[in-house]
Amino acid sequence: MVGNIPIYIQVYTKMKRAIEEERYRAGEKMPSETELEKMYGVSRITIRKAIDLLKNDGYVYVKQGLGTIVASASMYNSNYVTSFTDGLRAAGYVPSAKDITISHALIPAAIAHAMDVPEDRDMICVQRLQMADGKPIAIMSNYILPELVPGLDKEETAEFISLYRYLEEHYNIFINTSRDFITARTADLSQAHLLQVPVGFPLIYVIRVSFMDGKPVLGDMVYINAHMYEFSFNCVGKAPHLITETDVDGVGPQKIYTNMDKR
Amino acid sequence: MVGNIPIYIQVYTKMKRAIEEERYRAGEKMPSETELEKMYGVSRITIRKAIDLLKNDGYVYVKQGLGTIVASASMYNSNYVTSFTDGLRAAGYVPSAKDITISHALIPAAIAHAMDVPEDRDMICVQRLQMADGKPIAIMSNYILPELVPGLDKEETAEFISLYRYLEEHYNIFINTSRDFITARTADLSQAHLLQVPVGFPLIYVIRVSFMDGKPVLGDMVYINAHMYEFSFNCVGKAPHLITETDVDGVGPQKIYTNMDKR
DNA sequence: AAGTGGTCTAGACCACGAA
DNA sequence: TCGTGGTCTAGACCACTTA
Repeated sequence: MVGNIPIYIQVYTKMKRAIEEERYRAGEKMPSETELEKMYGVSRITIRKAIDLLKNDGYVYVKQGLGTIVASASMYNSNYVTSFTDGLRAAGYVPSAKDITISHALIPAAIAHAMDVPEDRDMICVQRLQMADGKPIAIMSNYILPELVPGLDKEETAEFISLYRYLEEHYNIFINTSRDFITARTADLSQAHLLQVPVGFPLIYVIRVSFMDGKPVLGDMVYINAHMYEFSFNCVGKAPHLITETDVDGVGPQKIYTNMDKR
Repeated sequence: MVGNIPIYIQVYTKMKRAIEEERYRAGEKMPSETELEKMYGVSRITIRKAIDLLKNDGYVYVKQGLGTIVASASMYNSNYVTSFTDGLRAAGYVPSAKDITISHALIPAAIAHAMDVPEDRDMICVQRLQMADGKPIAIMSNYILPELVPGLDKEETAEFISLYRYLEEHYNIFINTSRDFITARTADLSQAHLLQVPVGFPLIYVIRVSFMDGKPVLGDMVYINAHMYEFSFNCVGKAPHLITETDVDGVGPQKIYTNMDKR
């Protein structure tokens, strides 16, 4: 093992690699946790953390009393934070940006609400036309709190393709949580023109709020050509909300928060 | 503590309750893990599992060297598996179903692909018009492997509102993982008629595959009135994909799977 | 320097599934 | 009954943040 990197990450990486190379095949059982302990020379809790990561990636599923079973490749997925640019790249597109503009603007109500910011708040607005393989795919508007990015409105605009990466490198802003609100719209005249589709064409409409350390720092409004793109999300496990008043002293019925919202 | 339920769930429930009742306020630090150990009389690893669950729910965020901080209420969310019906209910709608039909049908290509099933596979198809507060909100088609639900095609159809619950109670099928593919479409003539919207109206188009123990058992195709609904999803943390060939012996560059897909 | 969360160990007992 | 994963403990050292 290497000194620097946590052991469970190293074990996770090796096990993942083993699955990708089909040294363990889909549907087969992995070695038991006790065996894996011996194979890697680490304690069981470390093995379990590695398996947890594999579970999150959809590589394996686990059944008590039976074992850890390798999932089929079609189940590989994860819900980690990614930028749209990285998402495009991972989906097989070559991303680029066109017509980047930076300006001050009032925040749209939909974003203000999602970011928990007053509606008349002045924001830095970065707009661009996102290209994929040279074709327009999305109209993106990012709204940033001005105090976090001093001098950004005076920057050369041509140089950044990924806003996330730019914020990390120039302003030490590291997004570690995000929330997407996804629904559908149809293209109006200006959107249709920019995206080179007919008016009325279906678009995915996304409001995304990005957080650093629990505080909202970035709000995005994105219109995506629905024929070039789709989102995929995994849901794993049932919510542990089963405890009622009679089970645990002083704990009553729980509010349930889900991944669907009334509008 | 109660015997039956795992201690970390009990601790999690109590801490969650404390946050909801604002005994810990947004932005404030929670007691340190050592303090929580003493408060609840359990070991640190148990406290950490409880905090992990709170993190997944968006109730807290954690910074090494600083502490565990309570998030604002707007961040509460989770990506647990829920049925559409439960989702509607949690969003504040009163759900009901109309025009339920059960039939044998060939599986649509989009679902066959997502479920990893041959395209000419015979399936049980359950279709219904999903209502919310008495208004049509979605057209739902569920495709189930016939061998898993013997006799379903002969069932009384009026009785089930939530298919998930029906499968649990009658066929011992417990969905524990699902994956949604979300994009946008516009209403055609028949969809418009059913949903009582104009032709060309924006619809959220969802393909959902539901898994039990790693095996796909249910494929859904859903068209949702986009003006009545939106999906929300959380992404937490960066992917631990940073290990390259030079770091860990025998481990090369990693494929990256993300939550976005080329179409 | 002090306090926090992050990682890790060795060992224990329990709950579940299959033979 | 046996092997599996699920839960839990007590204790240790490290890495990071703040003062």
